Amino acid sequence: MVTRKQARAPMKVRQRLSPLDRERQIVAGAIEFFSRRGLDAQIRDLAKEIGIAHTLLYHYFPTKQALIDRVYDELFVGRWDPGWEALLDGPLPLEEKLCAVYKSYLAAILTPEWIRIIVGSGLSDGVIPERYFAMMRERFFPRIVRETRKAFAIRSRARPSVREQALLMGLHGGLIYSLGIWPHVYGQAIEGVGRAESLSLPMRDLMIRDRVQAYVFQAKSILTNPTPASPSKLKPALKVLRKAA
Amino acid sequence: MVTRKQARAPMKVRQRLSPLDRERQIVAGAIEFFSRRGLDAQIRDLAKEIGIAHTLLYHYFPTKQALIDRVYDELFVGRWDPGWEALLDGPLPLEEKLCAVYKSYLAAILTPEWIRIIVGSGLSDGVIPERYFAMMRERFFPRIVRETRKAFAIRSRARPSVREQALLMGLHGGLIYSLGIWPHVYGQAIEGVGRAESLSLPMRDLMIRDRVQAYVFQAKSILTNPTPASPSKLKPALKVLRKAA
DNA sequence: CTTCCTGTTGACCATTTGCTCAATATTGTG
DNA sequence: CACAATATTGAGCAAATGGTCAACAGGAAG
Repeated sequence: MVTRKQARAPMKVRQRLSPLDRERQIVAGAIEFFSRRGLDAQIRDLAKEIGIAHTLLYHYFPTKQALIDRVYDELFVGRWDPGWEALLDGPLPLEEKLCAVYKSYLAAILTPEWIRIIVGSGLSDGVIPERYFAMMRERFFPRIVRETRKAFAIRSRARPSVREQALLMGLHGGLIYSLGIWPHVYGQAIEGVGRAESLSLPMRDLMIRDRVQAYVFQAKSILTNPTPASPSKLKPALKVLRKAA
Repeated sequence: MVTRKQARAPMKVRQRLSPLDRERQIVAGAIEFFSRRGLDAQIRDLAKEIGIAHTLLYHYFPTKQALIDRVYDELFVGRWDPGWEALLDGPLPLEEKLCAVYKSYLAAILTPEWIRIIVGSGLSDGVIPERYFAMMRERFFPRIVRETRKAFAIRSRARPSVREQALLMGLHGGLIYSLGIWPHVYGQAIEGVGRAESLSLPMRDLMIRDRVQAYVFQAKSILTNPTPASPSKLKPALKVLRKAA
């Protein structure tokens, strides 16, 4: 029996790209793929999704780790915007400043790829969050603490107190959890909005404003009265607020 | 040449346990192991850590998935406390009620195992968060929304608005992120506190109080004035607050 | 002490996975 | 058109992995 070529096999055309284009295609594919399947997923599956032989990946990246490193650079270094620091250093009043910064910051990072990859790395070797939050601790958080103190005429240059850090984490975490982890890690929706979809832009802006206002509200209370909040303290404040509204 | 037994091999003693004890040992080991290495980790490594042959695992659990299911029951079903619902349904004033519930709730779930396993599952097949948050959506969140409305004399039984949900996520997310994800997923510390360690209990309670107060503060503003917060709205309120303090 | 029950194990299997390498096909250039 | 340069691929390897199975051994009963 003579073996014969399949007459009309799906004919995969071998397309030859310039090294630059191919590399870009691979990196883009890797970001999407690893974010969906985790950094432990098989290089062979990635190749299949891109539509190339898995060996070609090794032509462009010597090891799987090298490819992952490249993904890190693209996603975490590449999306960092020095404008955030400039905004924080700038002249806006505190509330406006924080709203503007978080609006821009969240617009840059609130994608399934960004969120899922940093969380995934945190669960495995932790290299990515380690490097990333070193950057945040150096360039981002201290500026917020400084500007917050400035807004309430606190002159201290001391390292942030535990309470100040907790306050900041409340702002930062509330936003990242609701807008990033809730949809992109847990796959949960805000009801009334499509699942795994983001909040509409105006809604997101509103939420940023809400959280920033809550932050400023508490910052005042903490910075101007460093004793622990007691259960009873809020009541009169609220009563006053109700009248003011 | 005569093959001979190693004269003094590390002599692993084969210990024979009752099926119940062995199963308990396996489940406990699996929780610790999977939380550290992820649900994709090898069953053989788990067995090695427990100190048994990997085949013994298959004697107690027919498949790896069966073991994982058991871990879910132990961790997520087993730690659910009906007392939370009772507390929310009870007579305390809103702020006290929320503080008490979150104090108890967080005490139950803020362990590396709980946090890392639910997040890890979210990144892979998502089965665990899917099931878990169905429970939260049914038993936990609606009660908070209801009690919050009640506190401000809102009689509506309508489904929570997007804004109400976002508000709730701000509270919930701020706490889970700061106290759970930040240390146990990202491995980051609150400075002044040991890395990967939790905040001291009084500090955690204080943070719960802070976040709950911020939530109540905003709930009032949102529920009694449903138009979007404008940038300028907070300023006078703050001024009044400052005077009141 | 012997015997049986069953908890426990090592050897084994098929598949998967990161990675290598010689062979092949495509494209630009003389 | 021919040919060199190189982008691309399939076959293959060693180690790892989920799972099976017959054989082994600890301990209670006789």
